Amino acid sequence: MSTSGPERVILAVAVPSPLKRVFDYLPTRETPEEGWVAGVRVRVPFGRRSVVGVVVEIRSHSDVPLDRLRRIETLIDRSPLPGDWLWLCRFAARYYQHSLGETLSSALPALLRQGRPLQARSQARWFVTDAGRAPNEALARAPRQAELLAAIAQHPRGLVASAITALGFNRTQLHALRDKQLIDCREESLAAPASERAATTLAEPTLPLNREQSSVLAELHQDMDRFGVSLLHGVTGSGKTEVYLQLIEAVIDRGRQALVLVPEIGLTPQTLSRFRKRFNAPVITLHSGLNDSERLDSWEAARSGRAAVLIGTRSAVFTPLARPGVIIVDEEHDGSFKQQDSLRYHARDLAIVRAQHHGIPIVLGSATPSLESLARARDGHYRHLRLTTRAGNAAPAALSLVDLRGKPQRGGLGPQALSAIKEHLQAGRQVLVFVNRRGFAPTLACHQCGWLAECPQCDARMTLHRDPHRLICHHCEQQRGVPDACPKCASADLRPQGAGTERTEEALQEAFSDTRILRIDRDSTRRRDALEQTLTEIRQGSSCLLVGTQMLAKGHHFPHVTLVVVVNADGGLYSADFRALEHSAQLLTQVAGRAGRAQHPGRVLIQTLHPEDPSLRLLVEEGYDALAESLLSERRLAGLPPFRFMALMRGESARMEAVIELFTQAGEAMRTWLKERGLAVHCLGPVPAPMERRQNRYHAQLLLSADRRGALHEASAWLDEWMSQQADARRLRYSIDIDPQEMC
DNA sequence: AGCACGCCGACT
DNA sequence: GTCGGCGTGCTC
Repeated sequence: MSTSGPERVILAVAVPSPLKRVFDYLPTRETPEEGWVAGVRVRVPFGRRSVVGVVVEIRSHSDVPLDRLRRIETLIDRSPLPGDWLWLCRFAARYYQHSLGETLSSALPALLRQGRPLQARSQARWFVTDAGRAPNEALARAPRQAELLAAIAQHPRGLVASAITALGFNRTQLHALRDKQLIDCREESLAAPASERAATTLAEPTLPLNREQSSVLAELHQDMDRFGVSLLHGVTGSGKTEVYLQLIEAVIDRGRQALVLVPEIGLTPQTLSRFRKRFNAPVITLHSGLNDSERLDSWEAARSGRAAVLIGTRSAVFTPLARPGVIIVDEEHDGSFKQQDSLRYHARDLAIVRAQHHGIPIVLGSATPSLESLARARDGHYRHLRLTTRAGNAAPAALSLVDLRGKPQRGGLGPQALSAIKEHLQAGRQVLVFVNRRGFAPTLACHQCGWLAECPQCDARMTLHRDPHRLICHHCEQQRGVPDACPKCASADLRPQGAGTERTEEALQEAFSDTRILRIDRDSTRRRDALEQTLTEIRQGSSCLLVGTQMLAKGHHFPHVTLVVVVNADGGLYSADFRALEHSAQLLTQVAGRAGRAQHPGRVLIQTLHPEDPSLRLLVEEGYDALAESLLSERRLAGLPPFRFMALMRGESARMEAVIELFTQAGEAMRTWLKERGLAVHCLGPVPAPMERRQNRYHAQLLLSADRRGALHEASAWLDEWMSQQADARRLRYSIDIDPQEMC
């Protein structure tokens, strides 16, 4: 088959394209045919454009005829991109059935993706020349230049540009002196000189640990040099962060780096400053607020080893590390670790394979671990470490269910909740009211004919908002004005149905007119720093009412809150998604954890229309761990994750029949193949998605499940390949999600 | 995905 | 007469 000569150098290049294969190229004219290594970036012609790809293999022949091969345009890197990074991208592309080229490209900082050369960052250091040291009159009419020259002369090692600007001089003066040859500059690499390493790791003393924390830390210290997963299962307020900090201290002392992954909402200035204050070593963050060059800096700091600690959200799992020592995934159950589009990876799961690759420990921390992690801890794959005591021996908050059936409501709050709020406010405390939806009311209804405000593009109700006064669909962002009369029967009796944060806020303001009420949701915190300002006000501790969505529940500490009211706990009870109850229990537990962290014991009131629901009762009476046990048994019986593995193919099109037809064929082909192959994989569907129509597009899905990962992968890879060969598949959007988190 | 080619409808 | 709709094919 091969038409190319045996001695020729062929470079297999992964290009940023959804095509799941690599493309062969010839070397550039300038580069010798020897000395190519995998992992270097190249610019190559691809179709009618030029793209940046990565050489992934050096071959001596190609299956493509030699005369059809094109030449690499330019070799960008002298040395290959980091090996650990390359390894992880290859693993992720294979595991999540994604194009390698796209995976590599998306895991690279934007500037590198665009082909910017990677060089060790350097800065110019200015020093005085011999001519500059000699007395001269050239500067008699340039006093500022003379001053600058004198300033530089005072520093025998020279001055860096930033220091010169800080002294109040500018570039023009600097360049004028250089043109007169009185000063000159040297480029100095910014890679941390060893001498700069601090004598002690700690900038701030460690906090004393309680007995549990000490024994957990001691266990973690035992296995610092080999791979192992520890589930740090600690109730809210039990001091997980202090354990992380002291573990990281040990890692830094050994000259290694720590990678800390946190949920999207958890990367707060407080978390960060707690890490920064503790260590005398560079702590670097990777978050959405960074611009492209800051991102490149962080990446380079991690790669070179200049950074000791890296804290970041999901995508930080792809940061290369020069000397990895430990990986920590905080709030490991959090949904934001799973990417929901393109490369649908789970950062926690990738972090685990990465730790295994490096042979280093990984710690998964949570007060409410995912059922996946709990199952692995129970079967002995993970070490299960528990922290059961709250700091300062604070009593755990007392949870109780409040039956809302037949009770009058104001803004979603029943009489019992209102009187409890009053009581706590009168005692000068803070109260947190948790509402699971933003906006004024989940919908608008006609009390004459039963009409509901529905989104014209989705199978969903439109949410009524007060400011601006509009109906907004939370699934497609579509907006419309609020009608004065029912569009169906012209009745003027239109009433908001149910309560969102805005309505609860309004009702509470009426009921407690003298009380300061702070609302925290996506709408109220849209302005930059708005959230920080509000949180600062809350921390001052004066009596107030906080109304908010899950934004309030995650990661923030409110020591002065003594009462938490959950307006409606029923969201997760009867959902189509088998994980809804798990997520809802995690959220309720997190919300409850906000109460009573200081000296005052907390109370949590959970309003419900299903006070007899066994799951809800188990959660309230025995806590998250007991409910998790029960959910695990159910999952085992039902053959659901974590006892079986899933892959979900989602499809969408402007016409429902288009998706269903193609997916029906796919399902049939899949089942036939599975039978022939003798693979123990179930193929279910196609079925319309729980919300069929979104933005006027129809969604359906095909589900694969297996008790072995290998079988699931073989099947989903085959399905993906089959789909790519269907001409009809081009007319709809589809994707395969390995280990899907949301079933919609 | 992106990009071009190619073939049929409504406009300056 | 052309601008542009999206079906189809290709990317070493």
